[in-house]
Amino acid sequence: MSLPHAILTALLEKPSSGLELTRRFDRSIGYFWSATHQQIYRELGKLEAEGHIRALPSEQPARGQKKSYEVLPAGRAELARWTAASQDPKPHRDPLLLRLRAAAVVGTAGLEADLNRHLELHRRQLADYEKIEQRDFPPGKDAPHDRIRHLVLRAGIDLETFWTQWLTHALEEFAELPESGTT
Amino acid sequence: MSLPHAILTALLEKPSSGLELTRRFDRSIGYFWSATHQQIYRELGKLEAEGHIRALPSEQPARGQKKSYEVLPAGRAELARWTAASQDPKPHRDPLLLRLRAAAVVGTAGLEADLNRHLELHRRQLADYEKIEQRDFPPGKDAPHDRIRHLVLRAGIDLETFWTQWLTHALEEFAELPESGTT
DNA sequence: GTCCACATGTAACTGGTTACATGATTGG
DNA sequence: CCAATCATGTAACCAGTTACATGTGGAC
Repeated sequence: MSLPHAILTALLEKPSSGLELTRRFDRSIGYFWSATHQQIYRELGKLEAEGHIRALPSEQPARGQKKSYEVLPAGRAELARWTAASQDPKPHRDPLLLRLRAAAVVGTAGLEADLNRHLELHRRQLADYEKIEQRDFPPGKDAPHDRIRHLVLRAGIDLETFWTQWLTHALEEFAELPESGTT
Repeated sequence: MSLPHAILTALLEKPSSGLELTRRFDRSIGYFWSATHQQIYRELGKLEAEGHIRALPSEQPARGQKKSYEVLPAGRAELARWTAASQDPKPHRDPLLLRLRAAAVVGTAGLEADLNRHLELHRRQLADYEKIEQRDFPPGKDAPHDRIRHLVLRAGIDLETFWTQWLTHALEEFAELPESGTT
């Protein structure tokens, strides 16, 4: 049940329409909670029905017409409740590690190319994050809420750093491996 | 489409019944691809219907009766195909980072306790992994397929190490923060 | 006036979760 | 025989994905 709360957070940062939210999910928030526009519209409808957000009255609602939303006090309260509530960490799912484990059984043929591709993608993501860090968090002076945001960004940077290192190491190991199990 | 392939991998490592698989998912494979027994039974049915696995003939099929499966050549081929196929990394979803971002807006009240709890859980998981490493990968002599398994385990260890460090750092930051936004 | 980008939405499907049902086997 | 445990399964639900539908407004 995280998507509605991701949307509430985004709307508190800045009231937006569905499409604006979609774009913001593609950038900042989507780095750790992605969503498509279909999901977002569906969820906006639910949140409005529950009285957590409302459409800004200025805009008239029609199909091709922009509709912006803002968070109501009930929505903010719900977000605060959810943030403070204890949640168990969900079990992890990583297809790449699963594939590696499968490769240990059926052979590593063909995997190396995709490992290289993933390495490149993680390097690019890392470079993006580091650019954001330089732009938004110049050393020295963070306001309290900026320090929290910086902390979140650091998690992203460190995770991408981990993956680039791990993939590099994995590829080195692959290079040493005998050409096992071509099928 | 990863669960069937996780099951094929597990069955290739050792033919098993549904419940045995469930237990193995709770231990090793489930560390990066968890599944409940309901999912596993459903998927075993599909895999059998597709001709990827078959029930070992020795056991008679009945409701309270154990039924073991083994992988057929078609199943092994499918697993090899999937392992070698290029797959895009799925966008990441992390509720904890999302909550932190929400806390930057609605206040950090109540979050610290749960961060501590998560830290403890990650420490425990890390300790488990390290015990497995000592047991299964004593330094010096890995067979080729064991080196791949070791690589996967290293990913788990390094990820848990990252989380314990990051959470420790986050808690230090929280300690310095003014008691912002109690609601 | 036609095409394209913007913007909001519907519908069908897939995979994962939760709750419950059913039968077999074993220990007391 | 009764309870507990092993073992297999059904059903309902929910969240995320994919494909498609519909309307508006501006560029040419």
